[in-house]
Amino acid sequence: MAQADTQREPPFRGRATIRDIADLAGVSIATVSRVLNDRPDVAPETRENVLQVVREQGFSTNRGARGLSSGRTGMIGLTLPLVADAYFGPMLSGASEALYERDMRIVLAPTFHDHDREMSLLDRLMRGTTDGAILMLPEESADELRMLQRQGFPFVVVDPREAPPEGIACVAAMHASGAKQATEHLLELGHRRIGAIAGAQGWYATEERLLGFRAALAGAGILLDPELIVYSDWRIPQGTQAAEQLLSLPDPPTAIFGFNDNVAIGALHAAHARGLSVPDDLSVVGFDDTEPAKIVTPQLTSVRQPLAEMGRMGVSLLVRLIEGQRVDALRVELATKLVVRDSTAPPRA
Amino acid sequence: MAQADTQREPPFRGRATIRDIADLAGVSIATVSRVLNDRPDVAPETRENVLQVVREQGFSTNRGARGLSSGRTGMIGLTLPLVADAYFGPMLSGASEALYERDMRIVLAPTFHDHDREMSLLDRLMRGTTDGAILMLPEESADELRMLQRQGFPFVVVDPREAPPEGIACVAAMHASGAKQATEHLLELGHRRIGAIAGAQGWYATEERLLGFRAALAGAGILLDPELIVYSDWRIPQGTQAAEQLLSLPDPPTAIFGFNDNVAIGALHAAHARGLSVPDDLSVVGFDDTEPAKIVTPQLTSVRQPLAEMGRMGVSLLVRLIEGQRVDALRVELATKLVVRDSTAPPRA
DNA sequence: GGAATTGCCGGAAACGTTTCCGAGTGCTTC
DNA sequence: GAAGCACTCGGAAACGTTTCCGGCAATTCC
Repeated sequence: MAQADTQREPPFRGRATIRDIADLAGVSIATVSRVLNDRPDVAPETRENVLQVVREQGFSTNRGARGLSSGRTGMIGLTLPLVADAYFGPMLSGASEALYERDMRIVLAPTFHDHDREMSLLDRLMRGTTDGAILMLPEESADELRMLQRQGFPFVVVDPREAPPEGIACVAAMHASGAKQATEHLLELGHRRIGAIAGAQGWYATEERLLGFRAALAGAGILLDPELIVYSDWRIPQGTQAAEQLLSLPDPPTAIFGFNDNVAIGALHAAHARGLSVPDDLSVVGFDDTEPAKIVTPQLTSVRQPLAEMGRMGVSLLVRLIEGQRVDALRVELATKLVVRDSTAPPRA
Repeated sequence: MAQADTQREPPFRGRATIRDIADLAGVSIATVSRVLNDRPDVAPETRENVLQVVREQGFSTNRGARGLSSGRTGMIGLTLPLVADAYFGPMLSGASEALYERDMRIVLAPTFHDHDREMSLLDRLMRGTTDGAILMLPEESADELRMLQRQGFPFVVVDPREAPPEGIACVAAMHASGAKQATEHLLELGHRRIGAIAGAQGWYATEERLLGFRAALAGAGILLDPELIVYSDWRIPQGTQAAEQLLSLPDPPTAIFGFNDNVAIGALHAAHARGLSVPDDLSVVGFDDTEPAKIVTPQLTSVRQPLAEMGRMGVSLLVRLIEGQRVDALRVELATKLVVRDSTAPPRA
């Protein structure tokens, strides 16, 4: 049916342009442009006629040309450290879905953790090609971000690495609240000595989650043993290593709170290697609730971050920014929620 | 240093254009264009002078305009079913890396498995915006692909769903060989009753892997019990279900070969639920060797598919297609290789 | 019944590039 | 010493849109 015979002449070489459509429909290109963009000032009959020809010819407007002419390309740039990742994947997915609904497209720019100038280089390249950008876990400092902003390029940062600077659109998760929930869950189960495998030092997520962890402990009247906190690089091997360090303590913890799923899974491996049973001998909680949390055995209790929703929300903010609408809430925080699975239980008596 | 003072006037409103650069450098825009595109016919001195101004102004050429004028946008479209996925992630990653090296960009178009027209709609939209496309596991039939090709749009399919049609650029993995290796590994360990959790029926990958599976069995003089093959939708829950079915057989298999990691992990779960120990009571092999294979306990023996390399190779083919170079090998198959981990062992005596 | 308004539409100038064509140098060559 | 060539460069026409501005009809208003 897509191949239905074209009623009118099927002429012109190559791809149809707005000019061809105009000729075929017997109107001017201005009119065609108007119907294509749902502008007023077109008679219903004319509009329908043009649309008919458009359908027949399978025409779609050249976005490059539109971008040149109107200044709006309908594409937005998206940078992130990694694309093949259980954490960034859902964010990207959420963003691309939201963009798709708006008939916009994503120009992907993975930075592969090239701290130096990768990022600034990338979005420099992007200007003129995109209408704005979403920066996921940007490498850039607050100063650099502010500079970008001063140049009038619309962007929003999703999941900031540092504390998000004032006046920059930003979506994050409620780290502290999530960490508090997780810790309280462990507390309620009866754990008193709880180890934490934190993330990288200085990161916003690390600091905030530490805050929540401490708050919960304080609420239970427990004072924190500094030995029970060890930092990591967020990755599995360091999680394993950190857990080993924790479990080698003279008075080892009965539960471990990993600041993301990776390090929690690392802890699972460490326990397994020691012949410790989870959750009987050791409880483990993760953070993020990424896909791996569900496939690991035992399934991991974890704090759910609405990753896809963060991507969508980023798009939502960005679009409003681009359209010049006033955005009242430049900074949005999405709720986190503990998901209890099989890796947590009361401590052994 | 990126902020070094601009020696010359820092004029013009907004973003610098090639016109501004030309004025600043005291040459014509044609000359600027030539140096920007590394064309000959520019005096070394002039070239250096222009480059200097370009650097000072942080100029980068407007890709939209370039696309309009030259017909080459430097962007390529990439469609895939899912972006947040352990299987497609690495492919996407490899492709984006390869594109980055060529100073090209990816326009992402996830189809979210919308079989109907999503795809055709998407790349229709892409024309005029992109120079070509990479189709990962396309929903489209061979006929539709051929039609696309006839329209002169360069594209390559990576990981075809059906047997790849003649004359279409395509990169795949050596499914049969990998499946044969996996099965032989099990046979060498002494297994004689081996169950298979196949993928979706009719898929290229499924059929090819079945071929390898059968070949290995035949090589060992074992004739296949049809009960030992059950199809799935490639996903974990159906893997679990299929494994349960297999393990409930009067004479259950001592090893299970999952046609991807998902269903193998599903089998792991089923074994765990039955109190069966892997690999002591049951050996399990997966396929793809995605990230989850490494984090699951026990770590999964799996057939490695060079996912990222497939993405890169796709780009390589596509670029040659776009540049109109003759590509001799339109169809490339990448080797697979068994990675032995902890989920396989000799059967219990 | 003329003037003002409204509804539709076309002409044409942008938008920022690339590229073809030709022109001006300064050298070689016979 | 004129002709030819190689090397550089600039002018200008595209590329496919959007959008401003103005024009013509048909309607409405006093």
